[in-house]
Amino acid sequence: MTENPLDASTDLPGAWDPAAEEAAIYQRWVDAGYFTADAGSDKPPFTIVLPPPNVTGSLHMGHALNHTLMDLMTRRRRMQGYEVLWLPGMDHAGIATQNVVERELAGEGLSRHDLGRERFVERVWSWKAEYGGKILGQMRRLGDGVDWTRERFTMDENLSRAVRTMFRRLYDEDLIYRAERIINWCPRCQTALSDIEVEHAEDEGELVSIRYGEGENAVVVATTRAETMLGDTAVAVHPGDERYRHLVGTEVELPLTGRKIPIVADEHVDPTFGTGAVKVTPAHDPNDFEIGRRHGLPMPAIMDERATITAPGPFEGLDRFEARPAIVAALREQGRIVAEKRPYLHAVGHCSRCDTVIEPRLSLQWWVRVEPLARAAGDAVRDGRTRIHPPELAKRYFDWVDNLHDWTISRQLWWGHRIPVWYGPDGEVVCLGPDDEPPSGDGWTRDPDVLDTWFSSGLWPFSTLGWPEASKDLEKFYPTSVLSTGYDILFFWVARMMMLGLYAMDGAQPFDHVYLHGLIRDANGKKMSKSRGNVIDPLEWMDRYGADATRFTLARGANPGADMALAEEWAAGSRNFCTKLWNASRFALMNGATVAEELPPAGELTEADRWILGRLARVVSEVDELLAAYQFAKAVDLLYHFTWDELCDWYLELAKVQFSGDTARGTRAVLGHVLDAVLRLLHPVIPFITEKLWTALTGGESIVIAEWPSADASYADADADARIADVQKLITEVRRFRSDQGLKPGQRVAAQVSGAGFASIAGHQPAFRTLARLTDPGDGFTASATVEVALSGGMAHVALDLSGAVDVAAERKRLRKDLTAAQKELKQTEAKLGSEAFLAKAPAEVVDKIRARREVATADIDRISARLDALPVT
RNA sequence: GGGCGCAUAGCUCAGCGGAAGAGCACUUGCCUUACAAGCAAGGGGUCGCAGGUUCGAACCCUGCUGCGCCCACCA
Repeated sequence: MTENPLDASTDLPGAWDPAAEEAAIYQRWVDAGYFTADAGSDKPPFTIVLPPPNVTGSLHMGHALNHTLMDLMTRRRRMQGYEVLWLPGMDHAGIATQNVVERELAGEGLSRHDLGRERFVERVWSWKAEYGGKILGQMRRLGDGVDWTRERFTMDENLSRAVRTMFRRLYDEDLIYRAERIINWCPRCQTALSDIEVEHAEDEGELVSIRYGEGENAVVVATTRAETMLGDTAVAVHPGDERYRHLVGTEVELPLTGRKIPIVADEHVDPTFGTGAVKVTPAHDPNDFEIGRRHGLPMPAIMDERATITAPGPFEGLDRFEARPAIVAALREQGRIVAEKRPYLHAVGHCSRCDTVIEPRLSLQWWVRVEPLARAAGDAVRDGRTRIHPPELAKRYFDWVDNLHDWTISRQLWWGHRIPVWYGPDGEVVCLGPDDEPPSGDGWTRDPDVLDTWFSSGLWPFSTLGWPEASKDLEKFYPTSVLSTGYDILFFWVARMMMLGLYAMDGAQPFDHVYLHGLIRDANGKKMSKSRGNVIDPLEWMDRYGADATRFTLARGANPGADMALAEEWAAGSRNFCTKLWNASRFALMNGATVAEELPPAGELTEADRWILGRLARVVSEVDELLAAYQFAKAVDLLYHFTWDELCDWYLELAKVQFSGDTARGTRAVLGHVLDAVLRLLHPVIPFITEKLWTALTGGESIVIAEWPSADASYADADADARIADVQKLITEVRRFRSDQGLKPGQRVAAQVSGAGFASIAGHQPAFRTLARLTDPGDGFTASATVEVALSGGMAHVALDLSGAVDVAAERKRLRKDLTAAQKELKQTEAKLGSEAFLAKAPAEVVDKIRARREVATADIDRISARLDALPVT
């Protein structure tokens, strides 16, 4: 590559260097206040609250995708004249953060109990100050146009007030209650978990069938959790089950314990499964708990919070997984094991944080009565106040929201919002609002538990805007416009925000639209995971290809609700696109492209000018339509092809010709105009490079505050479009011929053009000759080969002087290929037109189209055959 | 166990009733004065299988096969 002397005429260096420029550009935007929203503005609002990443989190590809899309939406709306608020922040992430800090303490040989509650919480805060929120810095790297003046944290004073206010309101309306029930207990985290914090996995276990009782009264029950038999207080059978009818009401002896337990009849039991008899452990199984409740059974707990057996006897003190084989062995010794199935695959719940097997456990916890809230959340989507994109996923939302169990919200942790309830010495229970004084006097204690992290995240769309105060932000920016997130968390987070938002805001939905993107996968479509070792770090891509290329790749793959596969080549391709845009801009600037208020009148422009302006107008309106439908991938792809294929490959090449002569002025104006629009259209996706190029091209302050292009169809000209299409076709056909003939690009060939089809585009002769690398026929011109091309106005004949050096074999090959294609076409069209049914039932325009195709094919066959016949034999 | 989705060029995916598309990869020729991170030309697909509806099906319906995801208190 040699230095181009023209470079001196532009301020742009020879190549775009993202590493050197991005950070400074971003800082300039922030300093200028472009991302700071004004609640007092008259502009219509456009609001997105960032799904708050965990304090412990760092940017992965899923974030990078979601952030790119949110940034795309907000940047575009800002350019369209909206008052945009994109609010950033973080989630305190109860269990996750507590685990991180506890692990750190463990490294010092300490547990949280060594510090005590207060000092431990202080320790978490200082951890947060030092290591938390790494992801916020990474967001700058990506270019996120968020309003840093409104950054929030779920444990901020204001947000904590919101939590306490909400708790109190729900409590007062009996939507929060305290009850002893079976909960999901993580013996490692030592806390209750909600259903969504439990992940089911197929585990290998052992199904053992145990005989309870003796002789005629014996029943056989099956279990995968033999250790729980120590807590059995009944055996249940289906009331209609003839096999056991005589036993209902009697008692059997529970092995190893000597206890007698009743046989009860309960509808829940499936008589077709196993032996049709079920052991009932009310304190350690949710179903058994319900059976126990219905039959008034005792509910002894036989394990403590570490899942250690507490039932007195030989197994006391054993861990549940030690007790299980020990108990099976003891039963076997007594001859009570009548069958064993191993391995036995069954679904087992695991803690989503630490993967420990969940132990269902009877426990006193706080709950949210979900039913009325969930109904409202479902209705908001059903009646269209909130729309889900893509709509297919709405069904999943309903499935979830319509089948919710009550929500366990208390957690036996220290890091989080403490439950605002005090218990008095005489059993009083007092729930305090944020401004209430704790009760005085002896014997009062505060509930030690904290709230589920998702309780505060559920308030995010309005707590961040100042709720419960009637703030200006809340008035201006609520309901938010779009919530963007992966479909994997549609249920637990979106549904919770819907429930709590509708409740707190008197029925106003927290967002008008929910956009759900897919998951990022590797190049082979596999889920990215650390264990597979196929994780791609967006920061590495940004280092290597720049933030713009990373964003472009992600946006280009973002089809609604569909997963996307990523490989490094994709990022390289996006980087190449940025380079292309860079060079096209340099070219424009070198040639004096200008951006003026007004373009010259159509009469002063060439057909190529009017063609590209018409194309631009259509692209603008198509991009608008696609983005309105959340079709990010298609919008970006359209811009990619318009920029590369049409603007660079065709218009720029045509412009080179137009720069000489009296068309130069118009060309400079049109090139500047189109490039300006393209940069603005691309800015939401690739903000950095477009900022650099646009300011260089226009001298404007910043593209961030430039206007979004509008579709100006006034230059659209169907005749110009048709003629440019003819020119393109003619050039391509000649190039094809040249390539077949093995002509080097540098080898110019004398040519003479004729034919009715050519007449209408004769004005494009200079462009045609330059792009097809042809010269004028000089003295002594001898046609030795002819290219024939069907154009809209008829045939064009290009006679070429190859000085007799025609490769006849190549020519024959090419003609034969064309002939085969034409023959196939003729066969297809004739088959259709020969069908009475087709002629009778197909719409007239379809029939006409097929007829036209048949005529073209017929003419092609005649023409190509004649040419083949005329070819000299070799 | 229930529900949903996907099977189209070597790979990743668009297209979803009227002539098979893109990116990457591949072949050939080019440093043609914006760009070799490029230009030009080209090869490559009985649209998973079997039926059905239709004048016409990659596209609609049914079944099958193979993947994937979500939900789940059958021991």
